[in-house]
Amino acid sequence: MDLTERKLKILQAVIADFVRTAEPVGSRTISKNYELGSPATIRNEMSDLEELGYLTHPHTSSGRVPSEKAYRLYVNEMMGKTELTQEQKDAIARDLYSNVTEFENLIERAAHVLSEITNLTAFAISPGKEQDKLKYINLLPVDERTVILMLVAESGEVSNTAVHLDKPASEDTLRILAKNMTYNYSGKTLSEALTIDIIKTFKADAEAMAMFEHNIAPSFIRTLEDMLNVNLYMDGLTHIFSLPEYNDIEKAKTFFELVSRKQDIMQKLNSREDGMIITIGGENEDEELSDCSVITATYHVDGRLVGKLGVIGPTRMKYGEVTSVVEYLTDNLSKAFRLTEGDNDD
Amino acid sequence: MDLTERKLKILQAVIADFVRTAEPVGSRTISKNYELGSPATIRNEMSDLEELGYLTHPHTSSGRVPSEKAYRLYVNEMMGKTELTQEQKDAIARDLYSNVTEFENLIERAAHVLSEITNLTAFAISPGKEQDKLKYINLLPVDERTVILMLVAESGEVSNTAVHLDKPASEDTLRILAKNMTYNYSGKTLSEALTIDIIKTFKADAEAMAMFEHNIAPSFIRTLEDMLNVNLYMDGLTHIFSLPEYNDIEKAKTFFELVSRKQDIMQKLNSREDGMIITIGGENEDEELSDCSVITATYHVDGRLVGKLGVIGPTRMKYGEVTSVVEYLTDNLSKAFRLTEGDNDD
DNA sequence: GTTAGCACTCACAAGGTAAGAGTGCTAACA
DNA sequence: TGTTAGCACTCTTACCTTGTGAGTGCTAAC
Repeated sequence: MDLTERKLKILQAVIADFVRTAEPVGSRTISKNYELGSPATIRNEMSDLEELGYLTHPHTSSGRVPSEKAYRLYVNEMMGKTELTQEQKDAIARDLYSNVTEFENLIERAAHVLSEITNLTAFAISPGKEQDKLKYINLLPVDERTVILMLVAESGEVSNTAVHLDKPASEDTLRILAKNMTYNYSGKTLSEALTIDIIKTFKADAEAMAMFEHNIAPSFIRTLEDMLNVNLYMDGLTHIFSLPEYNDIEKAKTFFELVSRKQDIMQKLNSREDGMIITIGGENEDEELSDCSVITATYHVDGRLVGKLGVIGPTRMKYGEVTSVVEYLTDNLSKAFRLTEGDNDD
Repeated sequence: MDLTERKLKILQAVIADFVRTAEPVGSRTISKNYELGSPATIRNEMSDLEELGYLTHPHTSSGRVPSEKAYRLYVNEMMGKTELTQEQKDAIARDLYSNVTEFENLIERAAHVLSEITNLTAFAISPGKEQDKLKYINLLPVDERTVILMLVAESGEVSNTAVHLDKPASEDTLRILAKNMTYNYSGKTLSEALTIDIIKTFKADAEAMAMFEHNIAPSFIRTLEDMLNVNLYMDGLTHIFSLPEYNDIEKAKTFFELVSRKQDIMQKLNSREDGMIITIGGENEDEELSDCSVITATYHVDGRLVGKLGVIGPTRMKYGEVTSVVEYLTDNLSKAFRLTEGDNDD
């Protein structure tokens, strides 16, 4: 069931036109703009394409609209890779690195840049840190009954919590506890650390043990959980108001309600596989995303930790352009995070 | 120009009805529901109220709508304080403290609870920390050429940055530097700390000085700036879709564009004075907020640091209920932050 | 296989009409 | 003098009708 060359061209033309205008496209329009034959000829071809499932018909007397199957074909086979020009790349890089001081910041910024360029809703998910390993643990006295529990991970991430103690603790006790913890936990991944029976692994005098069990261990666990948490950044939500498909207030509402359930969104997006993934309309398992397309791609930190970046938009989307930008951005993120890592070594 | 009792009652009735329904209210409706006289009488009174500027008339044959002047009168003089029932209070407190592990978290949660109860868009701004003082500063070696710069503030806030060093530094050097910094900065407010000529205040050997100047000082300044930063949390944005006044896609768009400019929003809201402030429609200096009402109130951390909490909604708002909830929440926040503080002392 | 021609379909905008809600005014009433 | 009933008038809204334009599908000719 291969399509003839002309059918392919017509399909491509319909997709191009529809993506641009969001209006069903008629045979005359194609005929005028593409030299593919007379309106009648094109009508016949379109009719065939419809029978094959690539086009649909909102109603008898309207033009044709590409189906999801058409977009899928387009994405898989017809979409030329849109190489970004050097200026575009430079502009993106300039935007991306401007005003950025740290890790999370850069990720957030990537979402922003992506949404600005594509005029779509963009998101970025910070890396899942299950594979990150604890490097060392410290307990720092603030005042008599407050200490700061500090965890340092191999990725460079640092986290502290102020811990309130039942009883004053000597610096010695704290030092011993910290040493003990570092000994037990360093080299373990964050997730492994959470599975260890934290009390049993310890050997210290009764008082230190009691303090550890009641004051420090709970904070330790909570901090580990916090470090494992991934963040979701979204940007360009208001872009959807410019899309004709969301001119309906109900649609807009549904969309905003969807994206404001950040936990859900994150879970859905983050469970996707690695690499660039494009899901079109009904291919999204999610009912609520059934007339959206979602593009995600992964970036890497230190070759291990994996974060995500992507856009959510209407199925009518400039797949070529968007994927190029997403790719360029994830490449840049991976590079940036490799550099900081490398920095530490030499 | 005091209003007669009946005029006041009619005005109150109009406001109550309009707040509930968002429809202009006619004389018959009032007459039926409130025993304030026949429709004709009420019409005469309404006509007077309109002349006095408390009511307006979308068009000749429609009911009356309260003016901003009416809401102002209502808020100033007629609005009974809606005491929350004990159950409501308990429910709010339960919601507020559930799932909360720390400072920022609690603030974010407050915005969430507020928006859920009021069905409006709520926001919370974390305290400005200009008045917070540095308590001590530490430099912790991670590996040969990475140290963690740790700032502890009196409020209990802790901040770290990983700092990369040009050359390896001995633990001794770090200890001296940290001690020196603590000596120079502890007791200073964060903003004061930023004004000090950081290099001049130092006395150490040339190598330590160089390291301080080139590696640590820049991070120190950036971290101070970070700590000074306030965060804005918004919640319940999608509630505006339920309001008839935002059934217009353009209005909704404008609103979302406004609130997505977080920096602007924060500046506008945060510059407001202390205590509970209600601005109605055009009272907002901001053109874009001219058909909204904004309620803000302040909460305190340790009696010094001041954060804000509030809602943005249509001028047609249940001022009584909303202010009660806002007040109860800010009281709770202040109490919570006093407790943690007090905790440290005894 | 391609194209011109024509009847037909459907969405959409413009105009017209009727219903309903509400006012303003006048005159009668207590 | 304040209150009320009655009535004409206004304006919005929903609904229907109609005309137009874009587009298809089919047939017949090239």
